[in-house]
Amino acid sequence: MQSPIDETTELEELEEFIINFRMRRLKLGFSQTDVGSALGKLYGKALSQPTISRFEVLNLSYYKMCNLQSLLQKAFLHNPRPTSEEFGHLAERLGMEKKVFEFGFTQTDAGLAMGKLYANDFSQTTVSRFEALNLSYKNMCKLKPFMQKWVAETDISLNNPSSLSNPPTPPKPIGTRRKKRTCIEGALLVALVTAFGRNPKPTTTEVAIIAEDLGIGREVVRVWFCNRRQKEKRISLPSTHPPMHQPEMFANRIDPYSANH
DNA sequence: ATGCATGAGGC
DNA sequence: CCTCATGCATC
Repeated sequence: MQSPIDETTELEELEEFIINFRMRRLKLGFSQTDVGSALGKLYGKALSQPTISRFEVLNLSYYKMCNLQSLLQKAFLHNPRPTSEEFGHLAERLGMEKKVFEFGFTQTDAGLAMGKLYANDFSQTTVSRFEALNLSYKNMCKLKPFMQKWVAETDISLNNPSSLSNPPTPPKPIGTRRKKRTCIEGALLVALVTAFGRNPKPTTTEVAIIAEDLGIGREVVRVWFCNRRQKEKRISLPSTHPPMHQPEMFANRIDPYSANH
């Protein structure tokens, strides 16, 4: 029902774009939340995100990293999110002071940029899933234009700081309270997974039976199956590993550990 | 980064 | 009720 060939080609394109997207985000020192916010006003959604901590690590040195060529790029691809300690090692190897990295793009700089962010839009969740290709193909194709727009805008603002538009205050449409998240683990989870294996699309009646057997709400079971089915449709990436493509320019890794064997 | 939840749209 | 896009909350 799908067009494997076209889709494969397009997917490669998409992956390439996403890698560049991610690099840019990191280079600018923006967190996923920042991007989500900056993308905003298109939908005018509200969001809040506890990802600020990540922000520090990210912005503290990529700016400099990007100014240092291949060696750093290799390092970047090998490990896009080094810890402060790893930065120390890297700086050492390059004969540089760690603080040179740290202050290439300061929190102040980044904070300044952040202060000019537009209204909110996509959440950190969405940006994260987008970068990890952890969404349906269709969904990512839809999101791509927005991400692209962000890339274009940050491109301009890099050379012209004052061009960043200002910010209509983001509305906070608090409304109905959300149900407390149910925790499904252990035997319960096993039981559901097993049931799912037997039949991924249980009828209302079957759901009721499962719910009763497990002693949990029917709605919880129903939603669990829905989410599970949806999960199966995501593309997802073996993200614990390096990027999928290995342009020859980045073919040589600098990982000291892997060189030994 | 990801699990459970919500809501829109479709049948 | 389902699928889908999304995100709050939490790991």
